[in-house]
Amino acid sequence: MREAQSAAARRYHHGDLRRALVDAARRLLEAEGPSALSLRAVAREAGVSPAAPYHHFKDKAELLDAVAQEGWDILQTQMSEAKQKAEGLHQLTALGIAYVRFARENPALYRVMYDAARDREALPMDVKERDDSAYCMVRDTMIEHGADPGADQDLELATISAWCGAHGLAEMAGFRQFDHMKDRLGGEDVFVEQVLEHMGQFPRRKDCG
Amino acid sequence: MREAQSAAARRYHHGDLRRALVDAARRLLEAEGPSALSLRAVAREAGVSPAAPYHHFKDKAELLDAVAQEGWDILQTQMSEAKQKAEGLHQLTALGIAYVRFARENPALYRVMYDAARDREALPMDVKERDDSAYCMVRDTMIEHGADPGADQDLELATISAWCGAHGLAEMAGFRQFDHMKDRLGGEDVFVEQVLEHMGQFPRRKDCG
DNA sequence: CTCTTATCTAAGCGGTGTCAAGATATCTTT
DNA sequence: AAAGATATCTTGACACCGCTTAGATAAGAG
Repeated sequence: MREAQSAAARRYHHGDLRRALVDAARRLLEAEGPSALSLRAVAREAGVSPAAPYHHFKDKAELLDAVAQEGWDILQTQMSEAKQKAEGLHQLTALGIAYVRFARENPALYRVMYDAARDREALPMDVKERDDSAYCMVRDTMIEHGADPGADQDLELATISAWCGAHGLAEMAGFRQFDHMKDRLGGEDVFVEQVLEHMGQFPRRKDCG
Repeated sequence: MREAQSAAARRYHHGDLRRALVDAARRLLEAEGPSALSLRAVAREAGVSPAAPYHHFKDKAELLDAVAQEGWDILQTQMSEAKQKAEGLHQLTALGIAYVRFARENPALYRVMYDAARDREALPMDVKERDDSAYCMVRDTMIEHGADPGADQDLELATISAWCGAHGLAEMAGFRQFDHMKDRLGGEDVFVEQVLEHMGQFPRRKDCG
């Protein structure tokens, strides 16, 4: 047995089992979905006994936290890249598109990320507090494109509402009820873009175009 | 044993075990949270054997679906009431406030509702398709207050973006990162209201008030 | 080379979702 | 009312789960 493992993985002392466990978890998550992500399955995938993970994580939640953290890191990277590629006013929308795209391309991972957040009733500090965090990136982009940095309260509220909109859309975008709309617009990507662009301007009135 | 049960519940043939199971599930959900909501615990709470539920529900997911459905019904009722109590332009915000309030007052139930939705990648038909559904209520309210009912596509996109914003806020509003903002504004209720009102108008620019 | 510590395994606890078989109550038909 | 059919519930079991304890083994320190 254990043919599939590297020499390092085969040893009694693994080398970096923590790393291997997180990788195994992400592999399982992608292949089988969140419901298949049991501690025992992860240990199996990594080729160790069911109790081994407890030497590296306090409990299952802590393993999932580590997986979630990697998800947030990737998301922040992709948002940053998207902003750099975009120009002018479109940068804000580009951030939203990158956010939703990540969620749609990694639905299981995104679910783990927010399951953890809901449990601890908070986003990871990396995401909300750090200067180069995704949240701050959204806020700063708003400032760069005309939001008043002096209007502290308004700015924060606007940032929150943007984040909420993106998260809501990330979860809704996969729902089948919107298939008709996606088809009409030419795919889910366009759908997402259109909803994001409508977010700053509903309800659109007859008298304002 | 079984002292706590009614005469109807005590009988071998229960009378309406299906009803009793859903009630038991909601009781457990409120008291212990979503993680305590096992089929066996529900059966225990209802005073029947662990296998009894299988005569009324195909599996655990189907029980949770029934619980979720009751949640959606309550939510729709509360949104409808909120709209009737409000006046003019404020009706749309009132719908959002009612939505988020429901989610914040029934966090476990709200979670069950969206867990089910995520699993089947769709909102219940009751919520999205029926003429008196919550979704249609939002759309109709937009029309009543000036949205162009002819602009089919815009109207649908605006409705979706509103729904996404409300859902996103419902999930974020409990996060501790926003405590500071809630305090500054005078409580979570005001916070929610303010974020909702910002949703139609970000990014707020220096040059437009 | 020994001792200590970190890491892993083995075995087991109580819990879970689910199913098959059997018991019991209600309904239907006569 | 009796008999058979059907719906409902229980018992017992299986495989899996998270987690703990105790013991085996490897790596590093002295």
